[in-house]
Amino acid sequence: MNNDIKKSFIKARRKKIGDTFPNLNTIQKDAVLTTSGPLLILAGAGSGKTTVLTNRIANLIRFGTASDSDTIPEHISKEEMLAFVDGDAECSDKICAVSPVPPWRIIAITFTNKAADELKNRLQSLVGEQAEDIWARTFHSACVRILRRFADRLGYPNSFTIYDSQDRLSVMKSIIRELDLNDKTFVPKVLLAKLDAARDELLSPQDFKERYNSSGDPRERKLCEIYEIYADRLFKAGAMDFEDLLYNTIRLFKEHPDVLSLYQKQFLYVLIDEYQDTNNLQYMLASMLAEGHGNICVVGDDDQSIYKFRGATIENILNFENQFKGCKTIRLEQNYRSSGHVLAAANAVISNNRGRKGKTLWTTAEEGEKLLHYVAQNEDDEAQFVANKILENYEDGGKFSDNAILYRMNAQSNRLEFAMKRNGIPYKVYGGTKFYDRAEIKDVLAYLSVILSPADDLRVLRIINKPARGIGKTAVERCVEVAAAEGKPLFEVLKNSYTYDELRKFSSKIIPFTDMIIELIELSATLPLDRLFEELLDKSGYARSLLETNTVENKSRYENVNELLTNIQSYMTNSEEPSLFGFLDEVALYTDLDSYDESSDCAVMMTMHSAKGLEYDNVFVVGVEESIFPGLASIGDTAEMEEERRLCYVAITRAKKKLVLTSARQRMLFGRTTSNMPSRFTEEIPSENIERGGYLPPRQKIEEFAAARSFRREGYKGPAATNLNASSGEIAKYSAGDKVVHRVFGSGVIASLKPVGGDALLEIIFDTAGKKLLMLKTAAVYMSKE
DNA sequence: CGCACCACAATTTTT
DNA sequence: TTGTGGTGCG
Repeated sequence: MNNDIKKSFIKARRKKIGDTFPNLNTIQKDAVLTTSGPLLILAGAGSGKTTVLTNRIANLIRFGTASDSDTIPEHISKEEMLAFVDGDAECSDKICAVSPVPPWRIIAITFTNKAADELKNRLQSLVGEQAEDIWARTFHSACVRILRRFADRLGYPNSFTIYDSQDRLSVMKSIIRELDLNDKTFVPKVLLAKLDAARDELLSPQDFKERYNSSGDPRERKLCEIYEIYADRLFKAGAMDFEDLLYNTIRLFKEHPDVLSLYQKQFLYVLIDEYQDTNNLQYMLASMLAEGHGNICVVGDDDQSIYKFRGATIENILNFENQFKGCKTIRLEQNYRSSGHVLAAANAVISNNRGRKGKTLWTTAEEGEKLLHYVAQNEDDEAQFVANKILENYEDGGKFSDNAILYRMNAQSNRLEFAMKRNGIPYKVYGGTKFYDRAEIKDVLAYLSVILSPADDLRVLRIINKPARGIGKTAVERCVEVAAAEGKPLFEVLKNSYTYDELRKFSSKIIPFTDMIIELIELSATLPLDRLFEELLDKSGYARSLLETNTVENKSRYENVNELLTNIQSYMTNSEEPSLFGFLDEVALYTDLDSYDESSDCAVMMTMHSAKGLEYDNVFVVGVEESIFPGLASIGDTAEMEEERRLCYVAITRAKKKLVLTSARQRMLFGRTTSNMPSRFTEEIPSENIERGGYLPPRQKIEEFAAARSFRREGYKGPAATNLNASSGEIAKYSAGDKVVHRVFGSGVIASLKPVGGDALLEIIFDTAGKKLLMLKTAAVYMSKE
């Protein structure tokens, strides 16, 4: 009897807690009320994933595990239970809460600052000021926060600086120069990507050496050396690049279990957004943190994985269920964003991909307008067409800011900009030169970095003669040589330059510089940040140098520097404990999209990649042509093509009401006139959902083209065309012990094969990539038998 | 030391 | 076509 009361109490409790989230649908509610253990939320585009994430956190904070636990707090009497079950009282914290979770024990990780801010804002409105204590951060800023506390355990100063992609590029270039290597064979960017890949596999320079130093390829052996020097240089400079932030956090956790256990104990709940875009390190970070209490919730959409080229492994989301045992999976498939036609088009396009979890979005929204595919004569016609449509939308009472133009590459934005200008349409381009990438901003920020960390040679070199103070190239070279010979930071040598015979003659120029820096360092201890910055501009002579020569460029540079001052001041008012490195952290982890301003009424232009997570009433996707979108490099490569298609899916699902795709019969690209067929993606949209107009190539030509394409595919490719629906046959094809070649991981041997509900889990030992767990249906697309 | 000129390359880029 | 980066000269 007693048990019956308890049971009905527990049931009523879940129901009533659910009722406190009246705006959620049943499935969303299920996700919100699931509090314990691993949870995978497959959230289609526009399905309200941020709502689910934030409400789930709100539920944890208010009711703890009550919604799906059997626990009944002892202080609740039988009478209270009965009254609760029968009555229509709302659930009070006293009756319904079971160990509510303190906000600081929840970590919610996103990829962009923008997403983190949105999360914070929405949490703020749900749970009030408690939201402040939730760790709602990006991967990188979470790592920074941890490392600011414990970097010394790895031998770094806790005041380490962060190198951005430009910084690391110049480090790499100087290494290549010093090793006397050819930058055609050793392309700096490629090398950096390789170092990222190495660290993604958690390989230290030593590990890397062990693996590749015996390699027959001399370039690989050289790479070992380069990695070692690169790592050493950053370490000595007390600097970390973006990848280091993740890599070192993992290392910290591995080498110092006490630190790991501190955070494991702290974080009762770990939530990860955009899980499909995580790389191996991010996966490790998430799972290490979650190991403490086993409560990990990831949200993602395998169909929106578009960052493979940056190291994201779609396998993370595809394998989540295998990696976290007892995982519950919830699919959010109801779309609240787009009209029926838009959604149908998105579904149709993405269904051409093989390696997916499989999801079909649906909506109760109206059909809306059919999509439009317009084939322009050339890129100017295309741009003008878009401009006209935007004006039409505006005249219909919309705002300019309801319109977004998306393209595959930034180079495409130019003609569109002209068209906007010509037609008097206010617009903004995202992803151009970022504020913090401007030279003058980097200069003054370098001063701030040096104040904080004078051992940062790279930054010292940047400012040593900016503005010109007579320290010439030879002087700098000599000093660098001495510093290298002495094994000391450059700044140390500069400071004592008069003690070195070979440097004495430069000393008269150098000492005023070092004195100035030392003075600024002293000032930094007492002055507030904005005052320090003003002193810096003055004492360094930087401001003066900009004002001296009165050119348009210098004027805008001066304005930019002043804007930075404004940024510093707003940082100071927004931060609880403003500090120099707090500000520099924020700047280092800042991206262009963060300055995204919705308030001004401008049409926006950006790449499809940058558009992820955003939505607009009217979306224009331009340059929808073979060899632009899909790009040339992806044609003939199934995996790449699927990524392009996912990008297309992302682009389509940005639209709430109207979607226009455009292609041009002829276009000037890179100074050459080319003519491309309309993209295959336009053909993948059913005719009932799309209107086709403009200078379409004759139907016959399109068919011929498609036929030629598929012929080529049949001709070139073996296993990629396998039909995955014939899964049993697919499974039969492989067995343990088979040698396979994987497009991404290279060759390997199947160690085991376990059938799992119509699919199979493969364990493959790859020669270079090590052991991987892969789902057969997915892997088969990328893999063939040797 | 700074500027001008030429060669070169050009997916996408959450931090 | 456009932007960038390296080189060489004034």
